[in-house]
Amino acid sequence: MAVTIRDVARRAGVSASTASRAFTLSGPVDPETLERVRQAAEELGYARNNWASSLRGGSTKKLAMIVPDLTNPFFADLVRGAQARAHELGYLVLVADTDDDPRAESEMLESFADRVDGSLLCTPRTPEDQLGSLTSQGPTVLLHHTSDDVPYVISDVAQGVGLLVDNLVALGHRDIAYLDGPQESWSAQLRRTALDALDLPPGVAIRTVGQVPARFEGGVAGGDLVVASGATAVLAFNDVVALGLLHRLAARGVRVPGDVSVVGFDDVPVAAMATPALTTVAQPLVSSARAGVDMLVDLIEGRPVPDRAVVLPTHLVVRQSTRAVAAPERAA
Amino acid sequence: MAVTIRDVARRAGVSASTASRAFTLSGPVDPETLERVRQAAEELGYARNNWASSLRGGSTKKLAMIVPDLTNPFFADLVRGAQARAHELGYLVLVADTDDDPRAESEMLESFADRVDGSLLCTPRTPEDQLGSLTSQGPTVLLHHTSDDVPYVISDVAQGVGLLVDNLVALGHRDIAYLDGPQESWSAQLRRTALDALDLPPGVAIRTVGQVPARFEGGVAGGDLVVASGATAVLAFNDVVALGLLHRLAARGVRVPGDVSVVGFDDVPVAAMATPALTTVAQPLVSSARAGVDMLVDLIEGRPVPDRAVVLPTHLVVRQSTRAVAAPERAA
DNA sequence: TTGAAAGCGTTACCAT
DNA sequence: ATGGTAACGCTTTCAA
Repeated sequence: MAVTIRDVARRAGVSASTASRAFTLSGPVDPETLERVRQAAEELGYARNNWASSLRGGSTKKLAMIVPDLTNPFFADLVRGAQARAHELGYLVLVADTDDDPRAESEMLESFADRVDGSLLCTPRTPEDQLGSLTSQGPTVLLHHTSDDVPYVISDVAQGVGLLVDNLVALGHRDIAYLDGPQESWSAQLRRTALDALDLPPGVAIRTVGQVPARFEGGVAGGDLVVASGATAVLAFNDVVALGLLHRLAARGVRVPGDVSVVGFDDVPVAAMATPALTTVAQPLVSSARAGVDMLVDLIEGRPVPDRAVVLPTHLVVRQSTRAVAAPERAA
Repeated sequence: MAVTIRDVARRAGVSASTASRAFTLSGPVDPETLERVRQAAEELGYARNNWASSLRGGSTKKLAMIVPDLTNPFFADLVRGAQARAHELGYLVLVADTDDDPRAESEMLESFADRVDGSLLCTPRTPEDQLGSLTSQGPTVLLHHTSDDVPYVISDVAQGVGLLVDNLVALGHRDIAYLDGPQESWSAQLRRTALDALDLPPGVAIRTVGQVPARFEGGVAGGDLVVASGATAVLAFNDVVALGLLHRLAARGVRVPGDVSVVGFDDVPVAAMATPALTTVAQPLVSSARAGVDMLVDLIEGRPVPDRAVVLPTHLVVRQSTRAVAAPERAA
């Protein structure tokens, strides 16, 4: 049996209540007593059982985090960031992988209900209007998802898209293909909106050449569309799609970046390992998770939340998959 | 406040004890009563608070799982598999990412001590003699790590290496280079042992051409060693190293598989996305995690454990990075 | 500043 | 088969 707070109390010559106060600092306690209790705890190797404490006290010091797929480095990074920050704040993160099943989200959240102080939701698949049922379970923060009602942390996708396009334009590209992701995907919608809103210099055009699944195979399929388009540069929906693109272009003898420049989005770890390495935009995953935890804990502990919508900047990562084209205008 | 077992009991017209029994089936309960309790629970939307139950009953129905890096798809897969299986068995898996810091392992394990029924350890970095301190905390199963004392589940690396080499030999390769991983790495040692133990046909040789870090950069550096060796095929320490190799070979104008065949190990998701796609050996990650959970739960629940060492077979995944060479012998 | 006592939600034990 | 009671480890009144 583990050493309990009563063991510590006995050894320190105080009551359990005092010992409890000494640990939680939830009431007055003589500095000297406090030291004695700490000593005793140290000597006994006492570790507070925070599952027992949550029984009486309101707070559990636990957060739930729902992700669709831990295998996806995007979410793995978020989990890491969240766990690290939560640990610093004295919270434990319970991770649940829904295996890409939106129905599992509410189920898992329910099983956590009243056992956690709040939840971090990364649920790209769930439409906003269905979010309500998830949010009602207590303090909630959305990660990389927006909502009018629920606070969220997100990265500035529009700015990232701008970074990418600016770079291509600066390299002299005039005819840029966009290989789009799934129609219903929320991130795809974001990308489209961002592209539409872009203020392109005269003579520069971005054409959507197709819509493909957000997977490697999607990129492979898209390769032929891109070749047919004759564009000098392609903006892929994301890095994984770009990888498929690279694969198909190589198979067709199209050189990258010799014949066509390719850029992705996300900066997944493999982007750097592709041949050629992929120019892309990195999303601040770890810091967004940290910001999400901060926000959630503020919410939980009743502190005012500066703003309910945090938008973090992305940054450009230039690698070998892009290169300058001869600018005809200069010659003229 | 959540609905408690007493609320359910009251509505069903029974005592809390009976209701408890109805849920846990830990004692006699009239079928009709049971149905009534179930009804009441249903109507009230009752969810058992298993953190409160673990307080009285000995078992917590929770497992700890320690991984060095969630971002690594290898571990992400293990976590997924473990969570899925644990869920089926009514257990919750608490995941802790040590961020590759071996010291964090014992720290996190300690913080879980007495709050979980057992632990699943995936700690490739920790030498076996230091495992003792981790194991003393209660039922423990090692994942992809061996030990004389602690039960473990592992995949048959030697058999996997054999698969790879057999395939290369079958393709007519006689001169095979091995690009080794870090000296001290446990998996590298396994690979070396397996290679040494191999029964090669006459005329076939495997030469270690270098030792590199188990990262993309390691593969890049190894590329030049491989080219210098003149071998017709390379066995890379793992897929990530193979990816680096691919990158460097492409940069040097060496065609894969035209000039040299490349094989990796692990079948990480990106192996399929490389250009050319990588021939490799897949480790049964999800099933090993499931087997680990089964074993741990058997241990916890006092059932006899069939064998304390489970070794799962790997399987070969042939992709485009390998091809047959002309076999001079045939011409002769 | 401290301690006694009650209670958090659940289950084990023992009596009925 | 069922219910009462105590207990799990801790926190929180409240009185001293």
